[in-house]
Amino acid sequence: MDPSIFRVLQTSSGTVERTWHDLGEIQLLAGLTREELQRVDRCLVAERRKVPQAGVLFRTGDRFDSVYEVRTGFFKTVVNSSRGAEQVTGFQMAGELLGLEAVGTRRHALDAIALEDSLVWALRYDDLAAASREIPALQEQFHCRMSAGIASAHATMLQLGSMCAEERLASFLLDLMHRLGVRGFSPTSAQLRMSRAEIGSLLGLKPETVSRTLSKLQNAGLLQVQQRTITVTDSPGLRRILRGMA
Amino acid sequence: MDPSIFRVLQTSSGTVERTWHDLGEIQLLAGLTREELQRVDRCLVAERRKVPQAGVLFRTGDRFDSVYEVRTGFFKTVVNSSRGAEQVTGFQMAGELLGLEAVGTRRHALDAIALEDSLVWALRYDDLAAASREIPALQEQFHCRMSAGIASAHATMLQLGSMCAEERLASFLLDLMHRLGVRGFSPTSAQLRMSRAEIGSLLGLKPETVSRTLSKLQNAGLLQVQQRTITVTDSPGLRRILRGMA
DNA sequence: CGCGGTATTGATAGGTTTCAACGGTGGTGG
DNA sequence: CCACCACCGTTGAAACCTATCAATACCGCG
Repeated sequence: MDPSIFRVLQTSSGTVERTWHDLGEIQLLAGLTREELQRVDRCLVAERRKVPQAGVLFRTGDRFDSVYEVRTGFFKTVVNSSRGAEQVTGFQMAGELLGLEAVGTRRHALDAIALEDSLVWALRYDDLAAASREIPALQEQFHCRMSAGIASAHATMLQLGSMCAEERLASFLLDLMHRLGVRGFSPTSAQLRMSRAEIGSLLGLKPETVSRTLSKLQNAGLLQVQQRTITVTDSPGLRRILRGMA
Repeated sequence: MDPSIFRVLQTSSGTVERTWHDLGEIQLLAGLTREELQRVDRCLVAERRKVPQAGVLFRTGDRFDSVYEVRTGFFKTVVNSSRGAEQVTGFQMAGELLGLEAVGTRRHALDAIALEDSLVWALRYDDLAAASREIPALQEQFHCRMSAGIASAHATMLQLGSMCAEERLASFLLDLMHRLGVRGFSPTSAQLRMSRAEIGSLLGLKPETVSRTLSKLQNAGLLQVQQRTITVTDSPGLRRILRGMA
């Protein structure tokens, strides 16, 4: 291996040595060949960053220069209304990107806050854009991610606009469990990282309603709730709620 | 001018002659130099398409191959829930893009329906991707549009999740009037292309509630309603509602 | 001119929020 | 190590906003 492709990086927590090999960890670069990864490494500044629980990755109005891929941990994104109100617009876990909403304006349009101690990759957008001009597979990946961000936002709109509390919770839990399952965690049982208030905010409900609705679903035998531990015991039943066949 | 760059195109309504000059009409190509436009014309299939009122541009599940830029007219996008319910997720007018939600999956995830006789540019995605690898300005434009799509979806979530009916209408009208104003139409008076039901669907309200709320805003002296003609008479007043200082 | 879809308005019902009290949990400091 | 405190979650009762149901009015169109 050519030693010239080793890099010493200045990060917020000191200097780290890195090679193109490490970039293979980045989901956004999945599908790239070894050669492409090496090429990317030459032009893309990808910095590891640590965000403690309740820490801010970026805040509304911050200058945008990087997109972030979650390595480990859990984030929420929050939009702030002109009055004080906050609205959670999503939860992000390993492999998911943060900051895509800001590419157009070069200013972040929401807050990204860690719900547990987390690690992210910070990828300089300008480098990313340049690299994706060179490497079609990267361009495709990047476009897919933005596209997926749009599609999932529209799905959330559907939740918010035309579902009752029970349906919103069912749909939220199915989505969450699915995403956990894909990442190798149990698709039926999870330790929630967010409060009832945060779930409620995403779903357009008050914390009390979330609590009540979870109790109702529990009494219906669809899941078990113990504080922040949720176990889905009848996911077909949850799906049935979504199809209106409760 | 080099005559070789003239093109004869097969469109749904016959053959049309087109030159790189026509491409200058496309907002997505704004900011490109003459030379870049000529280059784009050589590799990008951009087809004009007509969509009559109530016509379908694409439907959920359709194969994705092009993104569409509205030339004239007015569209709505609709997501369908697993039960029959429909949710309008946005209205699109001249210069805005449709189909971006499908880049990732190559399948459309929503319906795009014309609310009046409309014209669109159909831009082959593969060509667009190739061209944006060649032309950084195009890449930037395209990324901006996707990014804006994400940001605006999050803004709609805020409406749906944490605003009352009056605030949702105020915010909707301000946004609509602003977008019309940018396009050279009156920013205070508009002929709505969509029904109360469609507005309601976007805002998570029933048509009756939309109607009632419009009447309330009218009685408050903020606007005037005559069927689908709406005139905003006090837009600071509307803004005040958004800031909770009604 | 009359029809059909759309908009308005009223009365009532229903789901969610609000207000409030209580219980549980985790963290901190004595 | 335990006690205390603050925060989060649960549950209840009443209020509120929006949905629903229904009747009427309005416009566009054939």
